[in-house]
Amino acid sequence: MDINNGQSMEQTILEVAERLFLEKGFAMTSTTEIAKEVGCNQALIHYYYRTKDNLFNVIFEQKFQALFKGLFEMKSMGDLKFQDKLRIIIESHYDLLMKNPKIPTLMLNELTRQPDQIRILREKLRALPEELFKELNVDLQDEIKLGNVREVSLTDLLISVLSLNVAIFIMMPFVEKVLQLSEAQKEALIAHRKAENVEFILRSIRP
Amino acid sequence: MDINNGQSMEQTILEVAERLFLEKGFAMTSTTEIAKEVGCNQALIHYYYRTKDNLFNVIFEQKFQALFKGLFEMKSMGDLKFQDKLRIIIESHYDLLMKNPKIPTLMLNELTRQPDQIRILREKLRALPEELFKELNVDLQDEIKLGNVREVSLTDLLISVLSLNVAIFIMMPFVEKVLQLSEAQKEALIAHRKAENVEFILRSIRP
Amino acid sequence: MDINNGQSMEQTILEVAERLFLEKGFAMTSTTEIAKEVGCNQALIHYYYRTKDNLFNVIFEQKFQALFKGLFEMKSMGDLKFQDKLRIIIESHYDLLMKNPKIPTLMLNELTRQPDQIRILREKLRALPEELFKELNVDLQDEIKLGNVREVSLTDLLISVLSLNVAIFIMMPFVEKVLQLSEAQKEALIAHRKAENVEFILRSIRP
Amino acid sequence: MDINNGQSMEQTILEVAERLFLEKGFAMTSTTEIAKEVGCNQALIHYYYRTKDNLFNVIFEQKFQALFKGLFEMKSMGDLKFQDKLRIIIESHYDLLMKNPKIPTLMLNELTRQPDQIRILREKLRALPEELFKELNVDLQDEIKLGNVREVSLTDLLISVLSLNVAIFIMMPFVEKVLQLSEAQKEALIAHRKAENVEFILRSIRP
DNA sequence: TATGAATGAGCCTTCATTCAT
DNA sequence: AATGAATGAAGGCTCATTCAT
Repeated sequence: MDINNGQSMEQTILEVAERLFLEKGFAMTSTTEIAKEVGCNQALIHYYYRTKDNLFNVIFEQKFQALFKGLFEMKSMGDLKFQDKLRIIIESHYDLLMKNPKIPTLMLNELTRQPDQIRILREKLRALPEELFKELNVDLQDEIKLGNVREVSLTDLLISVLSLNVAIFIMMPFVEKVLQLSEAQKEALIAHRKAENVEFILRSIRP
Repeated sequence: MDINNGQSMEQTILEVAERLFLEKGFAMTSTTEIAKEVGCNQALIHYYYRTKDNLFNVIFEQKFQALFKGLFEMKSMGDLKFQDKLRIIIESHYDLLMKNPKIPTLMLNELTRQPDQIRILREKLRALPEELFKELNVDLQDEIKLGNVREVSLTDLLISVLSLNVAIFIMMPFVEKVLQLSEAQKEALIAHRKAENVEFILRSIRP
Repeated sequence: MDINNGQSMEQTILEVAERLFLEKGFAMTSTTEIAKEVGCNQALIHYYYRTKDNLFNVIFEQKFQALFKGLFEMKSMGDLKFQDKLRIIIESHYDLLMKNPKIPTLMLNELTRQPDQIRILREKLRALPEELFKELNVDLQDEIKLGNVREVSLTDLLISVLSLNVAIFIMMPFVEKVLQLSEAQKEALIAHRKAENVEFILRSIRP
Repeated sequence: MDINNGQSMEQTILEVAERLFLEKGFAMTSTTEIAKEVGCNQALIHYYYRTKDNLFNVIFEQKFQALFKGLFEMKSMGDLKFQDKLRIIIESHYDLLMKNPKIPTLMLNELTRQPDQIRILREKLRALPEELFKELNVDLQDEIKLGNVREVSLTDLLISVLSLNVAIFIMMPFVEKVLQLSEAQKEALIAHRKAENVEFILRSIRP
């Protein structure tokens, strides 16, 4: 009975489903399988979450929140130099992904599956801290004028950051297998790329 | 007969299946649906391709070939400067992706689905032109020694190239919808990022 | 509800399946057909028995048990004469087959179908009461030495018993139709052959 | 091209089909499989034999002929003693089965499948040499009157012969595996049972 | 809260068969 | 004589879902 350490079935289902959805994708994960791993009846999943779709959405929502929370919460970083702010952003973003390495893949898979989710994504992105962007943009333009940074748009800069950071985690499952990396090697690579990405971006914006 | 523009059913199936697999993923695409769009009996799909899995693999293989063909064919670029060689590689790779924009997503989705495919991937990658890499590496080390390029490994450099190039195409379906881009805007963005990626990379390796 | 006389669906499926497998063989009986006769959804069959193969195996196992139970339970028959023991064995075996007349055919059909089942058969046969055989053999050798029984191996003797007894039931479905026997005639024939087989065997072992 | 040693496809199909039907039964053998082993197109089977059912019937008919030919051809054996005639019949029948060991199983399986075949069986049996039976019966009655043979009907006697002879071949595929006999051992057993059956029968009819 | 029973829909696959060539 | 293409039907099986308890 205490298999779940006193956790409610409702919660256990959520956790098991999350793991399975991440491991195998939505379509390849059956409620039967979830139930089996949870150790409950198949019907219970529907009792709590009504449909498989809804169960997924609940999880997706949660993960989504977790992913963007860090970004949403970024506040002004005051008097720091633009380059230092950028460094912090890159590293924060990367750290966020390190804590949730499978989310990018999950999002890719499931936005493909449920194009409607994109609407939600759009709304979420609107909630990103606009002020931060403005502040950053001002800083960027200043640095450009001062000749400390090359001519580049903030958008392009952030796309590059996103690309470099996210791509690592999306590709990792395959890189890991193709190169047959040990767990330690894999973690070393991930850690190394964090520094590398920062280095890369900062150097790339020099005039 | 002319439904397929004179094409053979065998080929039409391939094309319809490719489109549907890309749009909806493997698991969410049924052979029934493929048959309906092709305008043939569902059994015909199995007549030509035996199993749904095999049908996918045929497509995967084709796309895979297309994707890597360009890279495999890259030959020594003679006396060009390292930076120029690098530029050519980035642009060639990007052009390749422009011609096959959905392949990265396809590969991600389906390597997740069939982890065994990774073995094939590994073998394919072994066939990459090793000499080119050696040549590039020699050039890179030379430039580093000459102080024209910062200390960086070829591997890290190529990971960055791959990340920047591929990430655009992976994210584009969503960016497109989230930002509600017109087709023209989308193409402009893609074209712009090509130049931007080259710029980023080349600047990032300066000492 | 009373379609099944209050029986559970699970049990009804078993009975209908058994009848159909016997009448038409495994391959020619579809789960759809079973479901139709049971009066339930086809999926229910898989709900209870997972696969058609497994459903058959459950039935096979049951019948197998029924068939061999009698033989397994045969204990030493103490001080009876060898001939009397033999008579009891022949009759017991025959009675067993009379109660389960279709089992031999079932076993033949399906051992052909699933050669792996033979492994199970072998293990089951190992569980036959070895002591009884030893006792019978001792008795047989004694009788042979005494000149009351001709030189014959217990194995050959039992093969003959098995052949005579089983063959009747295997052939009966056809004999019945070829000779167009009434039910009464058929039963008379079966009863008659019981006596005949005993007679036949006992006479055949005289010196 | 000479794969079939110049045999016509028509004939080759027949032979392959026969083997497969015998090995795996009608339902478990597909025309696709036959075609593959023959090395021809699937349609060719239908070109020559119209339907799978018909193909089977052609083979069944042939085998049936082969099986009963020996019996049909048995002629009066003149002045031989009844016991000697009986011995000859038992041995001939057994020899016939040795040449076509799988036919009994085939017939059992397929009479179950196609109960209509039984009609044909009945007609065939009518063609059995009635005179021979009459002659045998006369001889038997004479021997009984003379006290050389116990009171027994010719029918019962022949059923016992049929049972003993046929049962061996029906059971052999399983006996072979259960006892894990080598090919040599198997043949030895078959040869041994021939003598044993004769012995059994002849002894069993003594008064 | 939790479950066993039951179902309808759909999926992949196989098969025997037909037909034009 | 022989074949490739194409099909309708059926089969086994899985799945998400519902419902009475």
